[in-house]
Amino acid sequence: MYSGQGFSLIGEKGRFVLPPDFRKAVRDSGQGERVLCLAKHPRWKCLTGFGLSRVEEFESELNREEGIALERGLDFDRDLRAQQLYGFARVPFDDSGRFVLPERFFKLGALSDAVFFQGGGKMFTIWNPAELATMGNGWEDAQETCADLAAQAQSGKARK
Amino acid sequence: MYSGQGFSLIGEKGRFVLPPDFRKAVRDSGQGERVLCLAKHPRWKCLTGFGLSRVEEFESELNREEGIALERGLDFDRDLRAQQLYGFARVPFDDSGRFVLPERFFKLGALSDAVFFQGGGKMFTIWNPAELATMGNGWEDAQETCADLAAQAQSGKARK
DNA sequence: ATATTTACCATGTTATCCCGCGATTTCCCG
DNA sequence: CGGGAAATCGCGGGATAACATGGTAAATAT
Repeated sequence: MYSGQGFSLIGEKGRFVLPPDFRKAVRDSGQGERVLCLAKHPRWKCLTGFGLSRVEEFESELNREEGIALERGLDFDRDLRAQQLYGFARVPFDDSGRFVLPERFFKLGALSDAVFFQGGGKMFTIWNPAELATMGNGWEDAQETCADLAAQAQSGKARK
Repeated sequence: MYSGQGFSLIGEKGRFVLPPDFRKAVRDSGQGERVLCLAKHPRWKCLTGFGLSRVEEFESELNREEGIALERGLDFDRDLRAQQLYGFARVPFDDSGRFVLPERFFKLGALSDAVFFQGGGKMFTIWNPAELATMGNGWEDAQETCADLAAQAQSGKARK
């Protein structure tokens, strides 16, 4: 389960830091392997992150959706849905949680040099703070927390 | 499992390169043998790729498709479908993932000089970017990613 | 025999992984 | 509630392995 929030500025080598809480959860999800799975969120302008164990649910998820479509007499393109699910990238991270975001994900998630992590249960979301700020009702606390963490990170940087 | 995306321009000797992630997965699937299995996708204008171990799942795949067709009251020619499945070609690739695409697959997949790889779980698909761009709903992410990777590959070529 | 293709090898380059130190936080005990 | 010790975390650098590319030799076909 992914809960809580986190924040990271891009480092000198173009790396972000996966916050400790998420780091542990993702690690456990992959039997100790430090691999972060990344995909574009289906509806929002952000990315989703999860550990490898989530992938094991995909086949049963496909079967479930196929069964529902069958009952309702709806079309279901299993191959298409599979490509959406399995479109995620495997990104390794080190003990400190640092990972390099593949270039294409900057566009897909509208990200630049600072990212906000928001826990969401089976997965978490990764935001550009500016993009998060444009979201409407129901996003107030996430926006507030993001601004807070951003200020913290900036002042930490300035102190040196 | 095949996940993520990849891109390749045709090289000086008419070869494409199988991206590292797919390369590893295909290799593992074939007990270390560097053999890529290729076939035409039954419904889309593209190719499908997979490793040798996928073949062991074909019988249960036939059963599954037959069951679905039955529930929907659709025709299902099992022999025809079996020939499609087992009609795949074995294409060897070298340590760097380079392989020559047999002539007929250029027609079957509408391919020319650049290909896009899209992970789909048990297999992956191989596209002509132009053909992928004509696909409708549900293909937006793949299309965007393809355009992005294409731009990257072009700029990488130009830099030399 | 020669031309063409295919597989393998060898090199330079880049990116990835890992180790160590310093700073910070957390937790426990006084 | 305050102080101290220990673990955790962040950050930079450096060694290592992976990758891409070009070339060479062998095999096949013409």
